[in-house]
Amino acid sequence: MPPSRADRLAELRAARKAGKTAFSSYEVQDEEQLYETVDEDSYKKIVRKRLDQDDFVVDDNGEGYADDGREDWQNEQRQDYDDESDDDLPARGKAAKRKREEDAQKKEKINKGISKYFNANPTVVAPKPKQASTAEDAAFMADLLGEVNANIPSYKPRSSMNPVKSETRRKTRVLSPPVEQMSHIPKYQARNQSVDSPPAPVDDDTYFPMDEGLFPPPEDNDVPMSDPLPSSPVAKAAQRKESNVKVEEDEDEDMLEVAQVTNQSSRSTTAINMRGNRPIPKIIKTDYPTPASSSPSRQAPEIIDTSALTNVTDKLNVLSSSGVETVTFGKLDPQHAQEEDGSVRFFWFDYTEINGSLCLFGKVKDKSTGRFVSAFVKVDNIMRKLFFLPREHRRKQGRETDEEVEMGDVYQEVDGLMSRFKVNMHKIKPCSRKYAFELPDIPKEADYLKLLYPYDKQALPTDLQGETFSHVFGTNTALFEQFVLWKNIMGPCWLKIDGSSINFNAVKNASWCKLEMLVDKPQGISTLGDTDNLDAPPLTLMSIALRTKLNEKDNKQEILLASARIYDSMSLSDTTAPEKLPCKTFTVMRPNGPDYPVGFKTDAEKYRGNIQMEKSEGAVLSKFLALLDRNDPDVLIGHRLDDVDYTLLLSRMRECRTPGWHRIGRLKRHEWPKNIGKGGGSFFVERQLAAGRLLCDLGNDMGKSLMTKCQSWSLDEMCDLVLGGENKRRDIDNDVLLKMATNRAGLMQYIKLTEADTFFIAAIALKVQMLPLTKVLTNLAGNSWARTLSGTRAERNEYILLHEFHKNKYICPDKIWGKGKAKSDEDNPEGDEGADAKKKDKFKGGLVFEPEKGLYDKFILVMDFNSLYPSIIQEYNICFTTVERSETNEDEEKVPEVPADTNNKGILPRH
DNA sequence: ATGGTAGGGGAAGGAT
DNA sequence: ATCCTTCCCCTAC
Repeated sequence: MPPSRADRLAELRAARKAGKTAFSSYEVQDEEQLYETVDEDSYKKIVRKRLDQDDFVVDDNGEGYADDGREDWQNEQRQDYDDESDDDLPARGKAAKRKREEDAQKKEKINKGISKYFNANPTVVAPKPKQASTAEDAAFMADLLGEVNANIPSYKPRSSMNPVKSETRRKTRVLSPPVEQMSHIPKYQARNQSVDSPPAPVDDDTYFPMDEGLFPPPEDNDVPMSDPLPSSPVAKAAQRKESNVKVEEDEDEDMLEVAQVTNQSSRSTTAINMRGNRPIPKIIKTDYPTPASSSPSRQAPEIIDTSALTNVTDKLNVLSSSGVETVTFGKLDPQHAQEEDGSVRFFWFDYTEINGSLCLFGKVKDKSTGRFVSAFVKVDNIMRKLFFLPREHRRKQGRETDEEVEMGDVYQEVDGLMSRFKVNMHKIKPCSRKYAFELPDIPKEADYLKLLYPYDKQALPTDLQGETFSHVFGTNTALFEQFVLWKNIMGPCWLKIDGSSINFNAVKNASWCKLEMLVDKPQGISTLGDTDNLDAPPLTLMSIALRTKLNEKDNKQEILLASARIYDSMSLSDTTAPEKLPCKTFTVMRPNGPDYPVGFKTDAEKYRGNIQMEKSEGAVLSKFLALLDRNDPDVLIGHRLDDVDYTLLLSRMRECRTPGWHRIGRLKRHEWPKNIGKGGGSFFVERQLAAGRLLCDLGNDMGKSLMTKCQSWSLDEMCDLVLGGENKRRDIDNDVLLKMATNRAGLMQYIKLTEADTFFIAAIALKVQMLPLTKVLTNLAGNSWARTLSGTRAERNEYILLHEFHKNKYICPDKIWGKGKAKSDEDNPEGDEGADAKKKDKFKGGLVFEPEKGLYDKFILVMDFNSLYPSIIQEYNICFTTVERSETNEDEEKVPEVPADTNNKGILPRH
């Protein structure tokens, strides 16, 4: 029998008395076969096996947590491990004393803090008597774990309740080695099974049988993607969208996995299945570059040989500009876009809002050529939707009267309100809605008066109250949000517009699109069902790279040269290797100085690329816009587009008063927005100007999240890690380059380097499948593609929930933004910590235990939980709709009970 | 304009 | 000079 803990502590004390430290007498015990030595392949198999058998939560086979280890913990008393803790701390000095006090405080805080989360009756809990000894910790820990166990609902077979969970599909995790065999390993067996706990599952049903045939055999390094996690919101959304949809949760890592790239540039990237089916990526061990190759050389030599850096473009499939002309000039004859019944099928992928009208940008099919061209739809008369909550009794001059309020009374008041706001056209009707959010005094379900009035009329104040109604919802709901909720539009998709609703003549030259339509009856717009089986149309992509020169006088960067590479009509599911794709390029430039180097003009004319030699920055910009307009790209791709190149383009065009600057987007504009170019704060305005063309930035948050292996996210690094092979890029100091570009050959190299960049940028975007991935994410969340591309996850979550609650006839909380948010923070200053602190810490987060110092020579158990919060939400049916929080609103300290009703699943746990 | 909280560590600057 | 608080930045989860 091994020595008990007490024995060992006694040993320790003795040793210390003898003036020895524990360390001096410490002997490392040889463990037999503590680690099994395996080679990499065997290890992969082992991991693969483990993952397949792991079924925590997401894979729980509908039976709850099969392996939560509870039996093991329950009866294990923790030893009084640290009754000499004072000895371990610095014994002398103020600092030590203070430290001890702090620790004690911390411990008390922890005890007090955590107990309420697990005690059945939180209000009754008195702070535990303060004891110096940390013995309490041990008891507490045991207690805590015991309570956790007590909170676990007793076992019920749930397979009938939740068909998704019980589906016996193989669940694997991505980025793990392929399964080559499934062997049967008995599950962890409970030592001390309690009566009401489920039997530890040991039979075959516990495991997910291999679904041979669903996935190809694991040769060829193919690793099947995991099925959608049943606990994930997107999984549910995917189900709703299409029965066979399988899409990963929108975690950044998962996106990486879907987009898993290979290091072999010649290899096709696996397609994103645009219908949401689980793609099967090729996963190939990445050869990490050696430090020498991955770090850009800082000191560029005086004379540089850049030829190796531009070789890559020589092999590309560049179409000469005089080749097949795919560009359509002028507008499209509406007839060519119409179906036989006069309706138009329109694939929307971007929008903007103008004066209460929704402007959709997208594509239609030109039936005369079979090609897809840009289209613009202005939708008028979209209605605001407001909900008035009737009072029980009429209020007059702030005082309640005895007069009971009928719906008709509310109608009268709202109708009067509309007259006062000079809103002629409006609709009012009663309806029933549910509410599950934080405002007090809103019934869970109630009859409301619904008011519809157009968006071109002003919004009512958010805090509006009346004699007959106590609250109004939906006063400031955004136009786009209202529209997509109403039409159940989930991201970019095909829309059908009834012929009777379209006017082809009312909007002319409002946009740069080939077809323009006005829809004044939005009722005529509907989503095309999946039965039509229409794939997204191909999109035209254009990658951009700029070269600049510092104007030292004004300390401003000015554009010397702009290169673009166009991939015309690219199918999103096309996974042809980027270097094989046909593309077109152009480079617009001006001389760095008074004139071009001698002989350069001849070189430029002979060059196979399209070089446009201009005289000034203004001319460069004009030409650039003209060529952009001619190619009419749907997507602009760049590296650090958001914060560098796009911003620079805009500011230079503004400074140079470039005519037609608004062709950078697809909406025609008369003047520059007022608030642009003034440092920060113009982010939104700048994005607005691109409306109609998506901005795809490899260097923004979304781009970075697809390239998690990168550390610097420089273009050099991305080329190395994503493209690899021949695709070497080396950032060279601009001054050095400019020096090089003073003669004809050097200048040609300068151009080639920039053209190489346009290839690298496009190739990376294609390799990581930034567009297909962001489109799928957008389709799952129901937001806008441009917003997904800008990399904000919160908004996607928001839209998933908006769509879900809307469908279930819940009134969603009104969005408070900007000043309103700051103001509402000021309105309830709880502590005197100031608005800043208030904003930062809105609620208590996770409890973190102090680490226990010491040398651990035995095994250490590490438990890591997948998607802990979602799992808890799912397991305990936690939702706005299920957790009773009315009392909690008043007392911030109070923690609500876990809902008892497990049959009535909330919205959140279902998704 | 951009998910959250907890917590460590360093810089800065005021208090002792 | 030293201590202490505050703020900021970064990371873990």
